Amino acid sequence: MAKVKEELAELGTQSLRTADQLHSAAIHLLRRLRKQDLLTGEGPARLSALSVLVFGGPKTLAELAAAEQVKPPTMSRIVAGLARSRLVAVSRDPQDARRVRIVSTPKGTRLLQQGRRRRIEYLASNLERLSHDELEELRHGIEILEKALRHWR
Amino acid sequence: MAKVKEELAELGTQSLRTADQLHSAAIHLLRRLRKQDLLTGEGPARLSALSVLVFGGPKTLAELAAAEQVKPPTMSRIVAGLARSRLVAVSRDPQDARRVRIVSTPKGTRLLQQGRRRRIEYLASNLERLSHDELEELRHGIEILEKALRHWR
DNA sequence: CTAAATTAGTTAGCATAGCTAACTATATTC
DNA sequence: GAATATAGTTAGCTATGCTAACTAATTTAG
Repeated sequence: MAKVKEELAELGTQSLRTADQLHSAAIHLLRRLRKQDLLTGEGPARLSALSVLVFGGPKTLAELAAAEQVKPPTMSRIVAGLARSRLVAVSRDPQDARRVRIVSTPKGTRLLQQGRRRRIEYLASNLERLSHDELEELRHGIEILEKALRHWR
Repeated sequence: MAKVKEELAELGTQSLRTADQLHSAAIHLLRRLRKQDLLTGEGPARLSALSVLVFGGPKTLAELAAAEQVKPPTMSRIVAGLARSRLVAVSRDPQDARRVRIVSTPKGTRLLQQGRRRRIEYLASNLERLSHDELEELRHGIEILEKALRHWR
């Protein structure tokens, strides 16, 4: 009985620590990756949106905004930036002229994949001190996080 | 021999996927947590800097900038914002009047801990679908990530 | 002991990225 | 056909990142 109580308290403390760790680790990781991503000449929001287009295919603006958890005006500006750099092409939907269809251009796909390679090389060089097992456990942890993000409310 | 080659290729593919997953998961997690953190009335950069002060004690501006991996002008502005809200107190170093000593005020410490509680409750409510084992594995993955961040180059 | 060089921080100015409110243009409904 | 609803855009605010150029204080050279 006392043991159950202790475990509950322990779990609470762990969740608290886990939340803090997750927040802090995510912030510091992104600060470092951002420096690499800047070498592509585009900011993180643009690269993330482009990634959705490259891996998920064409999207309307509202779909893209929802995927990126951002409001339409914000996505409108992100897409405008990508279009100015010719990384995406924007066309009207013939069925409904209010909608726009946003597609990655070959240039956009190429840039994303180059950035991805650069990021991987950078990350890999920093993860290589980890043992094969640790890398596997990290990957496993990320998958659990992804699952939690998918079922977020 | 061929098997070793396959394993290397496999490792490369895994690193690539791991890097992408990590990037994407970090971005999407922070977008969600940001909404909670905004309820404190302060942005993520300020909260993160405040957290360093609360858990790491007083710091000079340069120390804080290094801890947060940003340039001094950026940290200068973050501290100015925190000081305006009376969340930190700034004083000159008597030994070296160029340096400033930045400390969390009781109000700052309180706000951080309230935000932390809110974030934990939010995270916990979203992580509660995970099994106890999954939560433990997630925590383990984060610790590996933290280790990698500590040894970053 | 002053003059030059270095160091710590700030200020100014630019870009990205988030938001809400208010607008335009197109579709839908009554 | 007029009112309403929906998809995006524009305008304007805040926060956060940067570099370049500045001020003030300390340290070092001569």
